[in-house]
Amino acid sequence: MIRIILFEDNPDFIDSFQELMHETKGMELVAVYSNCKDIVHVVRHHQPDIIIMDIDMPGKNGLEGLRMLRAAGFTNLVIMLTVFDDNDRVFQAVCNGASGYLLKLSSPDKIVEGIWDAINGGAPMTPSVAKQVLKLFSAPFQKANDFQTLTSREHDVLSLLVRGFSYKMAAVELEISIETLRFHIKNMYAKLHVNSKSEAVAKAIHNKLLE
Amino acid sequence: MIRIILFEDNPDFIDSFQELMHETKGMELVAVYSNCKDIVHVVRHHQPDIIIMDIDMPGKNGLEGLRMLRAAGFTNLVIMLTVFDDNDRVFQAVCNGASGYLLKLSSPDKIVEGIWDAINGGAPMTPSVAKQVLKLFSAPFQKANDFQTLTSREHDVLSLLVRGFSYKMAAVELEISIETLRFHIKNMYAKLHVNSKSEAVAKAIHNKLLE
DNA sequence: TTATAGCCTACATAATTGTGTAGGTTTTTA
DNA sequence: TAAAAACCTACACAATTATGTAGGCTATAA
Repeated sequence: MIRIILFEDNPDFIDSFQELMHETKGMELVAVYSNCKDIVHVVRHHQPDIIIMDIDMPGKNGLEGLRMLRAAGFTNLVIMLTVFDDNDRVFQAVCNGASGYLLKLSSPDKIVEGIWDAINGGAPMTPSVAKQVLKLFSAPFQKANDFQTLTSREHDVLSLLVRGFSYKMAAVELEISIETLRFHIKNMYAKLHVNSKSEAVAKAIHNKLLE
Repeated sequence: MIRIILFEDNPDFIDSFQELMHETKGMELVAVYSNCKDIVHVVRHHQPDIIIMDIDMPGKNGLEGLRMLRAAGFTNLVIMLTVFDDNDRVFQAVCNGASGYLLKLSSPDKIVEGIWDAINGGAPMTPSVAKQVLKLFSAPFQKANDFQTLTSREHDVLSLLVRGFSYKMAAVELEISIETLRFHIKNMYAKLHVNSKSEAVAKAIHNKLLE
């Protein structure tokens, strides 16, 4: 039995969602709140399996509620609801730890399907949001031309700088002299068109993300 | 008419995919290649709307082909195919600019649906990959506690450092003395638990992503 | 009123980074 | 064989960053 909390201020949607939950086997709507100002206490109390959260609510909007919940360390599944396929807002929700999102105007089937999707380890999204997430996610890798010109050693050096190594530490790590390290660094900066370690590090991270 | 190129070495899949394309209105399979070593020339020649690419192929695997294509500046839609729901591999494909991916064992309906999905601006993925993408994507935002302790001014300073400003430049920009700037920097480094500009910059980028 | 927090500024000095110059070795390619 | 690429090392010195210490002002909360 999937325990669900709904945060939503629109009475029509609340009604229809309650009906839907009545008709859906395996799901139980344990509580409905019209705002999320006490979300942390609510979730601690009800221990839901999944939270359905309207993005637009008076007072604290769904995004803020989501942030509060995550900041408090709760990892419950949270599906965001919105009327519009507003990529920016939804995207921000995703960035703040949403488990997925659904359009309010989706058919009841789609809504139930989205919930099961999330429960089963998925991340329900509309195609356009999925694409935006992927596009942003992969974009840094597509500016990697400067990095492709780095020699193996230059790449080694940069990797250590990104990890916070000082020159001295990096030279010890690579078993080369600090003079050699500076030699590589100078060449690398020229290739990357930067003038300082922090610029090189910034550029590297933007382009590698997972370093 | 959607023009499709297939890169795939498995004869069975090629056959079934060709049949599927025969039966599907609006889609035309213009070419099939069993490896992607000449992908750049192939795509330049055929100008496909979408490429279906097997991840595992002898010689250059699909990932490498995808990288070559993106490195050459082509932005065609690319859906990756795999037998297994191998998150790491698919995830890497997504990071390198794939438009989505499909399981080879998907039903013909799902495959066609995935292609339409991508053509219509979506990013077909299985639920588990979607969740991994979202999880990794949102993770940095969940380690933002150190940044929440920064004062407004410290935040200003950090933003400029991230953008490559030197101390002198940042002081001019904020209209403060370099002494003041160093004061803020010292406090900020203590809060962020870093010891150098590049470490602060690295930490900031990992935690803000979109700066 | 006092304490706290945040911002501003300066000085002194040490440490680190950045740049130019020079020389050498090994491997690969034309 | 000569040239190019990559890696190694050193010196000299300039520029920037990092750290400790000190003093002051304003706004806010207790």
